[in-house]
Amino acid sequence: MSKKTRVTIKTVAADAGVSVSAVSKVLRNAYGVSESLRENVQASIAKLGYRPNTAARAMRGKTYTIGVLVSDLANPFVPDLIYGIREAAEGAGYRIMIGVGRADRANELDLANSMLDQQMDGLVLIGPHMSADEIMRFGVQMPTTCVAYHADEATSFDTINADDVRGARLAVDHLIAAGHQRISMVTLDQFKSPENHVYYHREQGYRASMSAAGLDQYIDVHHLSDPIRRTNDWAHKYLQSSDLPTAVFCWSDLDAIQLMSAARQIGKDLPQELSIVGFDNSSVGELLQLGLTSVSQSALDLGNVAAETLVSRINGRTSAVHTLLKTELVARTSVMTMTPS
Amino acid sequence: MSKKTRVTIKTVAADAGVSVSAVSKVLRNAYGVSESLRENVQASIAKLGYRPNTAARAMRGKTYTIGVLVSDLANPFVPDLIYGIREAAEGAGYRIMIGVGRADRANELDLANSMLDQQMDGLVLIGPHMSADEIMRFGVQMPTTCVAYHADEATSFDTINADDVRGARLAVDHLIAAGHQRISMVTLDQFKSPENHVYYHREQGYRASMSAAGLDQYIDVHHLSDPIRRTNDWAHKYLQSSDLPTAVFCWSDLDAIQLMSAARQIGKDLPQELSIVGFDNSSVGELLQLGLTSVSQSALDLGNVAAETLVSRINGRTSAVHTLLKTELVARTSVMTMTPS
DNA sequence: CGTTCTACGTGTATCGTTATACAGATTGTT
DNA sequence: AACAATCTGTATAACGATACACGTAGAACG
Repeated sequence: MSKKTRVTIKTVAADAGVSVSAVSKVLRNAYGVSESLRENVQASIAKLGYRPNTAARAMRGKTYTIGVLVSDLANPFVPDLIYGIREAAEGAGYRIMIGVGRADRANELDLANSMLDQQMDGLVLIGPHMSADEIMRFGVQMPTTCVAYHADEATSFDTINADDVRGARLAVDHLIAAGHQRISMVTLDQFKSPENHVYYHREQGYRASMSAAGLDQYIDVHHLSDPIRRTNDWAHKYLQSSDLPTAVFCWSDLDAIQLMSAARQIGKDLPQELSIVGFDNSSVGELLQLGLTSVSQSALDLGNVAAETLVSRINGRTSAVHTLLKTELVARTSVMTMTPS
Repeated sequence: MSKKTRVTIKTVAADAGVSVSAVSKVLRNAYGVSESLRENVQASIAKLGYRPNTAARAMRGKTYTIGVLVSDLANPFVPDLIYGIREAAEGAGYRIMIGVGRADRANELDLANSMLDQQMDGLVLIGPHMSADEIMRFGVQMPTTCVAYHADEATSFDTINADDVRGARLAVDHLIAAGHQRISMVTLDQFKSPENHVYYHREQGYRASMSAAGLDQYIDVHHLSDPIRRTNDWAHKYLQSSDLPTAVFCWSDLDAIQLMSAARQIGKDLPQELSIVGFDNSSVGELLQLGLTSVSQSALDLGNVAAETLVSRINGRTSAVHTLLKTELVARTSVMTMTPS
């Protein structure tokens, strides 16, 4: 751990034969340096391989670092989102640093605080489990943007979401247009402040479309508790039941894929016996070539917009922005068109 | 961004009616504080909700932060690994911070440097694309541990791996025991310094087992270039060829799953027409209920050991440690037992 | 030709924390 | 009673950068 050789701004200044302040000015592109001095200093920087110490920077200025708080890394949607955030962040001169939570409030709060302690310039929260009030308190202390979290009324932070209601309506309307009436929905358990969660909004969309088509009597929502592990067991049981609907709309591809797998496994003929639509149009879905019809929300776009929004707030915007991005139906082969009987 | 309300060590000192140094001593559990003063200060800390500024700490002491550098977030193996690292790190009082690379040398180098700049206490590299020499240079500057990267001879950093050679042998021997002879392997393109990559070691295992069984004539390795996107196309083409082997060993579940999907899609009868074994025993594989036989390397364990190893180095160990973890075959239904003809 | 600008550099206080040196109070030893 | 030893708390100098207030020199101006 030889620290003796660490190159600091002082080393550079000495090497270039100028003051520390001058080097700092060059680093920050500040006003008041001649072209020759700048070149001189930059040559020294390159020669010595100097890199400014972020920790020291953090004490007076900015860190040029954006914290990204993720609670569920296992969701295949998240990596794409992160790539999107990084892309836009780097374009604006920021790097990102990811913290992984445990999908519980306390832990997320702690992590977000720790990012505050590290003097990050801003924070992106992905599908946080905190309440809007808690996030509000954060937003006052540092620029904050949430993705996959609905809070239209929040003033101290921004939100970027896919238009989940409309996305769900696209999915359900697609099924209705294909002649389905008995359409069920699979979604997650909503323990607390459901209105913030994306799946709540998707359920609203489902209900709206069903009602609009006069299918209230067929509204049937299944709430799963464990997002990952339980779906398979549930699917097997569910598929055995005697009064299956003709179509199922799943809040996420992850569940839709498991439902499809389970159906195939017990010998169901898809999509003849059951039509399925997912949400996310995730890359895993495509990878598996299952032909899953899904609602596409571009994770890359969401990430891009989130980063841009955050940067604009870092740069001084104080009014909140709440953006909904367009969703789109990607029709594949998992939906069967009913012949009118 | 009202900074006015930020509680610092000064605020605490004032509130408790003691000096800043006294508070610092309490924070660090340093020698020279009376029980009463300690309690007094701790009360103030709790009352004010004070949290030490990590950035400021970084300038003199440690940050209690471990950087984790990931190049491919899309690989479903990575999240589990990260959870493992976090678990052990938190147990030792460290938090982790994740940086996402772009799977190219330059970008990774840059990221690792940026973690250095942030004065992190140590670094875990997951499947880095840098050369052992480059990592060696890092290891001199800060405690470094690599996961999924073989470099037995490295002195300035540690490596934690599954026993890839033995794991591959388990897989291939399993196929041989089931009566297969024409066994092919699917792996990745090895552009540079292959001996560091896990898939190179798995290929060595494959070759060793084939040779040991006198099946040299059937050795047949397919190198794919793009880990994610191309596999599907390749699989479709491959499955049409006239002289398919009876079994395929895939370097990773990700490819095995795609191969299975493609085979099903074109109507192949599995496992009768083709036996498939993967590697990783990834959760996605289980999720899809494909019955994929796979070699299990516990990502959680790997992460745990990696974090423990790193912490021990942070605490002063200077000699390098290179650990191989046990692999295990998880037999499911994707392998067909040949009846001797 | 003296005064005012402007451009360029430097000196220095400062951020929040840690670590060392030291001062004062208390206790112990002979 | 004098002196040493210990214990408790404070003052202060870093750490590596930034940002502000200046000083200086040459140019521009009337």
